[in-house]
Amino acid sequence: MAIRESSRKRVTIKDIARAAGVDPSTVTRALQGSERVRSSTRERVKTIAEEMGYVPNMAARTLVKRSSGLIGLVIPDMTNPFFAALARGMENEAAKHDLRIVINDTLGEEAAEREAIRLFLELEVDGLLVPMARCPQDYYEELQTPVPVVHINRPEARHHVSCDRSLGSLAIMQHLIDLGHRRIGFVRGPSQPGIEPKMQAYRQMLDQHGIDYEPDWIFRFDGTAESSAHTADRLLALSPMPTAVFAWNDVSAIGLIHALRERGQRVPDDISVAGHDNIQLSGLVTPPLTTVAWPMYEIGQQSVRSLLSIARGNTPREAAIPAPKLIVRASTGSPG
Amino acid sequence: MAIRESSRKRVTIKDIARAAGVDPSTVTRALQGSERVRSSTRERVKTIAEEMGYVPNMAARTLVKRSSGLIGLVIPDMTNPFFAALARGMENEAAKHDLRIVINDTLGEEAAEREAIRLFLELEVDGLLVPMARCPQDYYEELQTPVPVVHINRPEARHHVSCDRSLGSLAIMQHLIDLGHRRIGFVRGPSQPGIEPKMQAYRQMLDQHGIDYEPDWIFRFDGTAESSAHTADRLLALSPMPTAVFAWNDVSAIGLIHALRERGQRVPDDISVAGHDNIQLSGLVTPPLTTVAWPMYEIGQQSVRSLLSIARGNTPREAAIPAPKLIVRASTGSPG
DNA sequence: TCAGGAAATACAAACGTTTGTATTTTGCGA
DNA sequence: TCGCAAAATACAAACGTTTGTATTTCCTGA
Repeated sequence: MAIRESSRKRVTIKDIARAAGVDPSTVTRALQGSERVRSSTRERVKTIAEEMGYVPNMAARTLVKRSSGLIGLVIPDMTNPFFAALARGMENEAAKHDLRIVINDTLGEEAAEREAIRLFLELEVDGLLVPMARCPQDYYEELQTPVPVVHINRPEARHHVSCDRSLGSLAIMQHLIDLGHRRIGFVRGPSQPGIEPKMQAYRQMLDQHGIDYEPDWIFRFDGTAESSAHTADRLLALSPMPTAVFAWNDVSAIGLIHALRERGQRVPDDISVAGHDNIQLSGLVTPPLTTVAWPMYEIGQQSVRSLLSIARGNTPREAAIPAPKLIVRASTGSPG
Repeated sequence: MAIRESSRKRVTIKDIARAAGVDPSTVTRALQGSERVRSSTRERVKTIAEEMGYVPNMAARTLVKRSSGLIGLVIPDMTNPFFAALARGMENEAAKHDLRIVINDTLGEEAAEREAIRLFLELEVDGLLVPMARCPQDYYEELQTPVPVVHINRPEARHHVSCDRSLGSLAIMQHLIDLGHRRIGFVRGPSQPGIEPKMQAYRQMLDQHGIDYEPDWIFRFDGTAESSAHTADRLLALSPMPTAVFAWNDVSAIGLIHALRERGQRVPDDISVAGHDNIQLSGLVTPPLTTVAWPMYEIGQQSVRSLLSIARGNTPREAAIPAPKLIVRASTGSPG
């Protein structure tokens, strides 16, 4: 159901033309700063437009130019600071090219993601940015969008900017192993795209150091305090107990630390815990969390650059994404 | 700089018309499910459109209907889970009315906010939703938008949905006072719209219980670990020390707790700390945080409803916003 | 003073829909 | 079978820009 029309009529280029005593085409050109119109006319038109409070009608412009100057960003979960930083990097880079970012949140639901894509296509966006898509890759292949799509963190996609997420996990695992840990647990979240590389890196590092992989050392966390508690209980029931835990994200790490401390464990003296993401709070909790930070802002910028070069028909050169940064704080230490 | 045109031409209503052997006007009506076209034709057109992969051109539609079916949401800070919940409530309610939400993040900057408003106006949105606007109210008054604007948490605005934020603070203060605290500090953040009511409620409750207001009991937090540390140091230097602290948001509360514990203080035995917002982590830290939760999702829904009724020319009935909920966890207790 | 060309401006068509009105088709009763 | 109203469809204009082309205006040099 549409909302009723606006009350006061908007001023159009024609109104300006009439007021300035020129043709509408001259007005557009003046407003665009075209050299084709005399500078005096140009200025006059501009001030008149300003005075009259002219707001360009994007629908009309998009219609004729067949390009909206918009880039659609499909975000799975706004809550995740990860995506916020990503979005900012994108906005920053887009602004440099006179493009704007429009965001649609999908709550991580596949149906909502398709809806978002559809909306953006209707809006005639100039490109699509899709971090951690929920829809299977096949969907995008078949879609045949008339505009370029750049995926973030989907290496199997035709165009993508991806951080090799195993790198972060490798760094964390290396850190723990360097500290002398050999029995290292892993807290995983719900099955989300992106969890697999982390798991693999975990196992790979165990392998490399001749440590047997124990299915018992894998725990699931669903975001609740109960879940943290349950993980801690299971952890304490193991013997020998792991001396360190790598949690797939900071929230789960912080939750686990709390549950462990509640049960009398000292972190890191009795058990080390490391996270992943470096959220704002990870430096503010007790103990401050060892974690790994991704340059999401840069990745956001890079994906817009890729989008643009694809749009220009070039194959985007391989993205130079800075490596993740290990941030060692007080939640990890040598095994007691 | 615009991106070059799409490679494959998009299917238009005319193409469908040609394929179906009818007039374009019949196609639109068929697609809209109008009764004016025979049901057999309607179905035929619809399947043809489907087969041809028709995607409506919103620019064209918006141009003639003078309404885009979009609602612009100007978000100051995507990172804040508060706004995420708000946005979801809005999306949910908007979907019921066949409207879609488009988001623009402003990083809390005034200039970006104006830019966002401008973008949305160009996009010919049907309404504007502005939570915690940065731009002064005057700006919006003068703006004279052709579409309704609903502010969230700006009681001085003409149309707004606001939770009386003093209510949450009152609840927290009441809780602390009920526990027996008389010396209560306050941690405030940067000067943001919304901080004032909390401060006022703080002072009001002190007043009501005959407690003198001490400027020394007000601390500033800027989001960094150093800031937490500094606050803790100042707190410990006071004598007598406050027995409780009310922090304006959970992040600052959690940061402060960490700094206090680092300095050997026990929370809540030596000092109680309460927050505000109930972020996901507040139940997962040590100790779990006493805080207050706002029904942001409902507020989001309500603001879309208000927007719609304004658009229809009605004065929106006073919003029935559920009250905030005090969540008592382990970070507060009676003074030792 | 005038031709000629460049500069400035005007004209007109187009973009893809929607929608009010005109026209055609259909079905029905007499 | 015909006439008539209703149903179905076609026609055409409009939305506000942009842009290629045509026209006018201006200036320069002979």
